[in-house]
Amino acid sequence: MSMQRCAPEPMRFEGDLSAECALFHALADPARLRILATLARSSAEVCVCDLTAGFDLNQSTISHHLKILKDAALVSGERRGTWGFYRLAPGARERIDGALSTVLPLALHV
Amino acid sequence: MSMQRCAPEPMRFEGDLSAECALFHALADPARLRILATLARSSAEVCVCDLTAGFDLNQSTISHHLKILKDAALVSGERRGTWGFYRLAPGARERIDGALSTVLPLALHV
DNA sequence: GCGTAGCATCGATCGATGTCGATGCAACGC
DNA sequence: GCGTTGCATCGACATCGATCGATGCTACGC
Repeated sequence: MSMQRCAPEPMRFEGDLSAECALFHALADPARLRILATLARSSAEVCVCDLTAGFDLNQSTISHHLKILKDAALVSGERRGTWGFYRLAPGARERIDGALSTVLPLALHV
Repeated sequence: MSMQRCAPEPMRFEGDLSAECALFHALADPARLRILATLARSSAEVCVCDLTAGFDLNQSTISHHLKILKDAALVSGERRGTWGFYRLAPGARERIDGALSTVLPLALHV
């Protein structure tokens, strides 16, 4: 007889989750979450100078976080003249929902 | 006349997002995402020995990540005899969805 | 053209954390 | 009781990343 196991054979997940990990990583910072929450609640685009003034962080730090959010395609930025404007990227919420569904499918073991 | 502004006054988000940040932080690691994806696709609890065997990571590293996931209340663990068993925590998906809705409300600027 | 303002980028620092080996601890079998 | 097995914990190390000051760059006003 075969050796007794501790549990039924598990099914390993073999897929690639690097894209989902990158998304969650962009969300795993308090400053970036506050920026996102601010952008999501603004009816229009937000100027970088207002973000810099509203957060207790250096201007370069805000710019750094904005770049990370932009690279993650969670926000979109535009330069007009001297000022920079950012807004929530269209479909940002849907992309995160999709990543979450990849990791934790809603259709559970039926 | 008042000094011209770059944009309409933004509304800063003043809420506390530390809980949401902690959740996303627990998700921002490839090993933890794979563990979660494996648990989510298993019809029953999964033994730690199977996780250790299935991932190219040291046993202590797997145990470390399981503790982080457990502290984040994303998984629940139980020790029975020599073996340890983990499963996806009930309501894990709903908690993440709730955190996401806190940051990015579905009811956008109407 | 020149100075200034607003934002991005660079370099450096330092705390956070993923990883591993070693050790500790509890349960099981002999 | 003793050795073994499975998992957690500890200590150490290396890397990553958040933060800041300094600098660069572009646009604007004079």
